[in-house]
Amino acid sequence: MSENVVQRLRDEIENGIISNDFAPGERLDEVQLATRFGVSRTPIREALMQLNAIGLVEIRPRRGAIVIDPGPHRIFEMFEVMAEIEGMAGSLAARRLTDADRTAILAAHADCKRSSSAGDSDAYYYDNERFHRAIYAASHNDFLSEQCVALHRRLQPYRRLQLRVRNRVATSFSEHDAVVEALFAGDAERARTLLRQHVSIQGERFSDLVSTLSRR
Amino acid sequence: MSENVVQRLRDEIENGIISNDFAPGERLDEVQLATRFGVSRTPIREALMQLNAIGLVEIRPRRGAIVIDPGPHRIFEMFEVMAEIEGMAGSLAARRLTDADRTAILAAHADCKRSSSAGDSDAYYYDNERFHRAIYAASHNDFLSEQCVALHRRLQPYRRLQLRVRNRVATSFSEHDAVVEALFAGDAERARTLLRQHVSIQGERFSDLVSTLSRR
DNA sequence: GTAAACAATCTTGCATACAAGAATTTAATT
DNA sequence: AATTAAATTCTTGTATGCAAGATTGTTTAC
Repeated sequence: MSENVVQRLRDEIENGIISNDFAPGERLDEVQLATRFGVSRTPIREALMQLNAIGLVEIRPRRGAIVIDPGPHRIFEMFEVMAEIEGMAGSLAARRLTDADRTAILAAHADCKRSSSAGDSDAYYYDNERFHRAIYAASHNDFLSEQCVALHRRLQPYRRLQLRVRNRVATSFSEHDAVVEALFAGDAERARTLLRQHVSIQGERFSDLVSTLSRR
Repeated sequence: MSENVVQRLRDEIENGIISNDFAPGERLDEVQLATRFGVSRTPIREALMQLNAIGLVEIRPRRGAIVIDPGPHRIFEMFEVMAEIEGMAGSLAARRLTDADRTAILAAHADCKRSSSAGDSDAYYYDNERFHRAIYAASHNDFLSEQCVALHRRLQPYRRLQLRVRNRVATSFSEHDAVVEALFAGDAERARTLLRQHVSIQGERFSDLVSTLSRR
């Protein structure tokens, strides 16, 4: 009948967590979810265990699942790692770029320009994601690319908050511009440095994040 | 009695895969595993899904689970990422080292020296792991540390093969020595470079790996 | 003899059932 | 009135049952 119930449930609950529909710390009741999604507890449990493996949910033995609340410090740590592997992807991409990669990056970059100029931060959000994924793909290291996508996804909600900060979209785009230049010049180390800086949240950007977190 | 049946099963099967007890490509039959471990299919299924999430097992819809066979190319990709994040851990460790970190690293390093001199490659294997974990911990980025441990674990079987190569243990130890020096000198970039080179499998080391893989 | 189609069997996917450990409420004692 | 203990209720963890898709084997037709 359906493609795969567990997969669907996993995605639904994951989206619920990412979109803050299920708040951090909230308890995820199995029967409640089961009735809500019109299935039995079995596939719900399997979906929850997958989310546990991803690190979005904590399962305390005999005491149910709760949505993990990373806290500012851990979020900072995740961004620190993201910055580094993103820099790595950029470095590899600069050295391994093919024509197809070039085309994909340019296309996404052009879309970013459009949504940035329009001041549409939601549209920019999606174009930005495409841009970054194009770079991951250009690294020609599938494992790295998968790691980047996964971590990017986990950081999605916080990234989104960041974009709301004044001028962040325009700043982000101009940083992209420099990244593209370095990539196309084949300057691996500059691509790495620029991407690392682009992704990392240092100084006042971290303060912004923390204050936005506590305010919601 | 037992802490958690699913957890136990997950570890057992995971160890079975890592120790090549379950060969890559092998099909993991649910009822077979269930009778073997004296449980029902339900916890087995949950354990398999966790392994699927980790990336050790592939679950094809309605066609059961098989042990993933990464293949030389993917293993190379994983080592490439491992080298980078290991380098990152080293870089952070060099800057954030505490006295406790210093002590832990020195202790593991001393043990490595002992097992290396004794030519005991199995003992060296474990001491080496302690050494690397001490560096991860010294990075004072728990998320990074967890990622390193997880990836290290997944690469475990291939790493072990590497150590069997002639002179590899002695070479490894002398590389550790340089790493320790850079860390204690607070030279972040040198620590990064040394660790990256220490972990990465370039050139002939990759050929060695491939030939060892095909020979087993 | 080979290939295709059909049937029997096996295996997975989800639902339901049952047991055991938490949580909560109520009752009793100080 | 407060605190503790017992009992009830609720929730999770594991087993079992049943239906649908996959696999395998057999038979038949060319």
